[in-house]
Amino acid sequence: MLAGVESFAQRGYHATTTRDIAGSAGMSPAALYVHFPSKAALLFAISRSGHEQALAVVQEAAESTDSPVEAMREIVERFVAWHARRHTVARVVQYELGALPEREYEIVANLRRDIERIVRDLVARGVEEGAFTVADPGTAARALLSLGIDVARWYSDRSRKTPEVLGKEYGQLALRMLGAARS
Amino acid sequence: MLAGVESFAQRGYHATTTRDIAGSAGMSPAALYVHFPSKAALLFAISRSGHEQALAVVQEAAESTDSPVEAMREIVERFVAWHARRHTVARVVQYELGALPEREYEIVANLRRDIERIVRDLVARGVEEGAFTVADPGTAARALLSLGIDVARWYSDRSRKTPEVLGKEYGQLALRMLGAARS
DNA sequence: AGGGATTGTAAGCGAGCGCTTAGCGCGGAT
DNA sequence: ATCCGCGCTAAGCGCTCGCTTACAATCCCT
Repeated sequence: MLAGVESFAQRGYHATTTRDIAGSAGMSPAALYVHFPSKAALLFAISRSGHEQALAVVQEAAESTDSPVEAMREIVERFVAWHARRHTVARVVQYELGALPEREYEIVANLRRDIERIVRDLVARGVEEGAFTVADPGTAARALLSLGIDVARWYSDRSRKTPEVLGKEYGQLALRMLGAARS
Repeated sequence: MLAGVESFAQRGYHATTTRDIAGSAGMSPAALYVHFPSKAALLFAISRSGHEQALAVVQEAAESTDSPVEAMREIVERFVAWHARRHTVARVVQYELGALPEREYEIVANLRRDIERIVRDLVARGVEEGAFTVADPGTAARALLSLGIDVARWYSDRSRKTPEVLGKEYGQLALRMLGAARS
């Protein structure tokens, strides 16, 4: 699986051959089929596990406090840091979705909807409580998630900032974006 | 080229066959090779043209006014609207970079650096003039660009908001993110 | 009207793809 | 001591890929 993550993240699913993965794992191509019935099944295993991790990160952050402002800060900080720290997995999670077979796609699409719902609901609650000021909670939630997701596209091990520092900075930017009072 | 954009945007470069493109253009596979020496050359033609358009959008927006705040509003509005309106081209531009041969990649990478530089310099100038308040102009510029780029990933023709409306909303969010006085 | 350039087609080549088959070595339960 | 089953390899099958070749129709310029 690690070899698959590495290969898919670097070259993309369709540009990766089963021989690439096997070679990167120090095995023969046939060895893959002992563990996964197909190349697509390997992608699904990686993608589902990655999505479950991302969802867990967001869920725990959302439940860490009652204050919408602090909860949102935690979500953005951890979500961004996760995309930076685990940027190889995150790249597969965020950008190889389209390569999944339909049934498998539906499963991870549900996990993605869960993530979006948590963020959208928290923005909406913050607006109701007067903590945030945004025109459209849906658009704001989209923008917040975009900030995190796009980190997977450009972050590399040679980036100067640590995932945690980047998370803190993005957390600040996000709260200001939401018009949070005194952030 | 249009058939190529459509195919690459929908399935990704590596998952697209020359027969797909030819079929979508109502031609035989061999007809492609009258116009482009290879599938990669077609991708490059699309990618370069798309990057040049995006750069032009940002450049014109940046030069439209002397005020950093208003210039940044124009940049984000137009950059976001472009990614929504031309989301098929934008998808190829933003997410099929890695499929380009090295020499061709360098050329579009330079166009991308131009775009980033304009945004980064404008953030820096705004900070100097006291119009913006951000900890790190580089990070802020990254975040601003991420907002626009990620639109290409999720925007579809069935989205409820028009590209222009979406641009206006993102423009507001962006200015608040930058701590712009009175936005 | 003639003729080269342009734009297309039908057919198919060599290579590399995902995946299968047949069989081997070895750790652990009996 | 035996032997089963798991994890693996070598070899290769059938297919589709990007691209080429040989040739035909059409356009435009004189």
